[in-house]
Order: sequence, then structure tokens, then C-alpha cells
Amino acid sequence: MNISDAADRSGLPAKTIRYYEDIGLVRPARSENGYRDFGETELHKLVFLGRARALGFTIEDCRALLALYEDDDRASGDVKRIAEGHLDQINQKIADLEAMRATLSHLVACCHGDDRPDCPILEGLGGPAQA
Amino acid sequence: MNISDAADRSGLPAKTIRYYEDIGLVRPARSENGYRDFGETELHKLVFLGRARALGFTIEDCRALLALYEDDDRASGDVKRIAEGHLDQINQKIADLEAMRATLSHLVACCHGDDRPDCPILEGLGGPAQA
DNA sequence: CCTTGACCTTCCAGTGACTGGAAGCCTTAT
DNA sequence: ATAAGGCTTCCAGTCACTGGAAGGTCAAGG
Repeated sequence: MNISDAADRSGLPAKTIRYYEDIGLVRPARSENGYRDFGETELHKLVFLGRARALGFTIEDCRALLALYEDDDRASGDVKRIAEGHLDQINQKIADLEAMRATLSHLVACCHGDDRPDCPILEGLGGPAQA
Repeated sequence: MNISDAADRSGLPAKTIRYYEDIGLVRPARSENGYRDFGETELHKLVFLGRARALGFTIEDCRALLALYEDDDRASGDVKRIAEGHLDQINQKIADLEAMRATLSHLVACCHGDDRPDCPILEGLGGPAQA
């Protein structure tokens, strides 16, 4: 299967698939003409990578997860540890974003947003530190 | 004031301050020896930038906000529009992360996490599409 | 006066995970 | 024979810094 079919079936852009080969995540065979030739196994890995990336795992996490996926003697504890670490990071990011949202939505709510210069948002950013 | 004092008083790393000058966000004076010399106005802008960045505004948003901050004839509506746009993006990011968290925490909860290879997390990533 | 150490300067390269584009080869259909 | 489309590689750019090298400046101590 050529790269554009692999792209269609995995949902990843062809550019991304080439990049994943560059960094050693997949190793498609090559046809005589030099084109990449994806078998079911490599396609399967692309799907796996697409799902893991969609869950926000880093490429290095994906590399580790893929190695575990292909290792019949893996310990599920290793997988779970990676996933829990990532879950902690997601929770941290959500907490950070919620703190931003709280501050910013308060400022936005206080701003009348018309053509006058008076603006609590700018005051919050530039004024003296607030409690 | 030299850059390290500006860094201490603004909370930004000196490297970041130099970068902000590079991209034209601040324009500190120069002493005869070539050192940057920050007055209160430039320091104030650094504090403003630090707060805006902490709220997740992009550098280009910061540039626009700073211009409005320095414009006595601004319309607060312009500020509010930028802030609301950013708030939308924050909300979108939170929603994305919460979706990831829901999927991932479910998978993690299903994984016994011991030394056996059986692993619902990997099955979720590599298996057939789920409803 | 000299040295030491802490500053400061500029410039270059790297981060993560792609993405866009150029230049050129291959295939398929007309 | 040619035109369109797909494939290849390689280089550069994204965002907002961050690290490090090479070298100039300054204040204190001997």
C-alpha cells in the first residue's frame, strides 16, 4: 500500500507518516521504485500512533508504548505507569488552564467593551499586583 | 537598571527579556558601555508582558494588548475582543483535555498494572475502533 | 596594577511535532 | 508524447523560548 492509502486508512497526513519513519517509529518496506510500501502491521502501528497522539502522549511516550505493544512479555504495570504519568500531566494542564480561565473571565466580565478607553482587563495586566 | 535587576523585578528570565527586545516588545535604553538600561516604563511593560503570558496570551496578542495599553485613545472593546477570543481558545483546550482525561482514565482504571502482559490500555490504542 | 569573578554583550543552535514548499523521479491515462 | 498526479528527498519555518560559546565590562581584593 502506498503512503496516501496508508494516510487515508490511518487518518494521519502523509507528511506525518514520513516524519514517523524519519524518527524510527515505523519501518515500512520499499517497493522497487523506491516508494514506501505499507503492510498491515505498519498500518496498524500508524493507527496505534494516531490514537496515542490523540490522547496527548508525547512521541517518546508513543515510542515506549509501541515497544510494549509489540512485546508479548510486557508487564502491564509498565504501560499503566506511563499512562498515569501522562494523566497527571493532563490534570496539571487542566488545572493551569482553569486558573487562567478564572482570572481572565473575571476581567472580561468587568470590561464593558465599548469605545471608551477605560478597561479593567488592561488594569489587571498593568496595574499593581492584586490579591 | 541592568537586565538582571529588571529580571528580578519583573519575574522574567534575562534571556526572555532579551528575546522580547529582539522581537520589538520592549525598547530599553542603552548605557554608554552597551548594557541595556531599563527605566520604570520598560520595567512596567515587562511586568505587563509577564502577566499576559501567564494568562496564556500569545506573543502577538501581547503585542496588540501592549499597544492598546499604551494608547490613551483605545477602545476597551478592542481589548475585550482579544481577551474573549483567547478565552474561547482556553475553553476549547480544556474541553479537549477533559475528553482525553475521560478516555485515558477509563483505560487506566481497567488496567490491573501488574507484571502480566494483558493490558486494556494497549488494547484501546491498538485494537479495533470502539464506540 | 593585576587578577578574579560576576556581570554584560552578541550570535548560533536546539526544543516538539510537525508543516509547507521546492526540485525532481515515477506512473497512468489519453 | 504529454499531462496530471503521486512519490521521493531535503530545507526551512512554526512558537516562545533556552542553552551555550566567545568575548567585552566592572567592582573588589591583593
